[in-house]
Amino acid sequence: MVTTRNTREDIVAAAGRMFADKGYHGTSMRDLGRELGLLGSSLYSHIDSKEDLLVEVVDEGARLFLNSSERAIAFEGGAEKKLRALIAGHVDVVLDHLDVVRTYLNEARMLDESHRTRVVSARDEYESRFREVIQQGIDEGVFKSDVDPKIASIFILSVLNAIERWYRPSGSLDRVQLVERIDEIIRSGLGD
Amino acid sequence: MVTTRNTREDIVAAAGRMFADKGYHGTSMRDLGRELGLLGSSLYSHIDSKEDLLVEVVDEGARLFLNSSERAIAFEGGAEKKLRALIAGHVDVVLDHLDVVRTYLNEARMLDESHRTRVVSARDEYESRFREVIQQGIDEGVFKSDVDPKIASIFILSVLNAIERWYRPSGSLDRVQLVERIDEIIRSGLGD
DNA sequence: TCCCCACAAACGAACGTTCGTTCATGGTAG
DNA sequence: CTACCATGAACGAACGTTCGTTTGTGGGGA
Repeated sequence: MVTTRNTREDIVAAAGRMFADKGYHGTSMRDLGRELGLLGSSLYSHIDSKEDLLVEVVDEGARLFLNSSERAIAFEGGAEKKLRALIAGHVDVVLDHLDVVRTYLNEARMLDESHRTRVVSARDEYESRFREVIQQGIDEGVFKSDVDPKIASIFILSVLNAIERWYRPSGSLDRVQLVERIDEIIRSGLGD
Repeated sequence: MVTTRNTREDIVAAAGRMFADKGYHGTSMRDLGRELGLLGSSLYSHIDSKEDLLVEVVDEGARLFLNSSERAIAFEGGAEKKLRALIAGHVDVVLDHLDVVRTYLNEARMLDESHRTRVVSARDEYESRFREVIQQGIDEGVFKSDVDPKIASIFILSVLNAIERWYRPSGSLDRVQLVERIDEIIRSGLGD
């Protein structure tokens, strides 16, 4: 018995994969069915609509990042350690859930307004965790006092979110080295 | 006489706008026609296919960045000045051609393989301009010798390409300040 | 100056296909 | 036996595109 039935989670996972690759509007329900060895119509035994799938994948992305940031902030130590934990956590989320993250970053804007608004809020909250830790570092005197936490967090997240676009696990950088490189340039940018 | 007829360029420009907003697959020819006060079918008096529009917009994006980088490299002065010119040029392209750039960055992957390959080559060439200037800076002794030009250029372009995602001209940063902030953090990251 | 023609641009119907989704039906695992 | 799940036909809408036709405009000959 090699074949197992498909669960709802299988479908959400496959949707994440295909939305990441072809985009939400570039993926049809028949495409998605084929990926799972089903007809497109069969998916409706498990879900109510295509958009529900996007909502689910994008929400998972938001949740992963927020959870990661909570663990990082609870970290013992000063702002420098916390920021490093935020960065390492972000990299882990990106590399461990690449499809979800790509869909979260690139396809969330295809959601209707109410869902999109919720996602934007989650993203703002996540970014504010970076801002707060940077501000904390300034207050502690470990980061330069003329750093703008808002701009700095935007730049840091720019680098972190772009990983999805270029990083290949088969390349010459493993994930520890990747975090190291990012932490390096960020500390030299913030450091006093 | 308030109404003018639409030219092919009007259509390409509107396509850039709509592809940037809704994505290539999220934009129908009827949507695009409506934007111009036309029926979808009327567009075919000017163009041969929807994909041609995407090719045209994306190619324009590639060309804008390559041209900008050529002007920057021809700049008098050392690597530090050239890198600054590359950065300022990139920011100018992003802010002056936001729709084209967003389509170039986010929708190029929807092209068929042959067109996509060409775009990837152009992107690689553009990135190599950054790599070379950074290497030059290392050779000149103005950048730290342990900097990896490949990684550094990826990080720099991550920040530059993300501008499209957050920058609003109505915000508190004007473009000169934006370039200044980016140049600042990058020099502190590369500087000896 | 006027007319008329040529031409590009836009129309609107229609084509074949694909879209997301529904539904009655059949099979299979527990 | 009974849920559950997958099927495959079918739906109406929307897709990209084609086609024959109409519209408006600018230029050249009478």
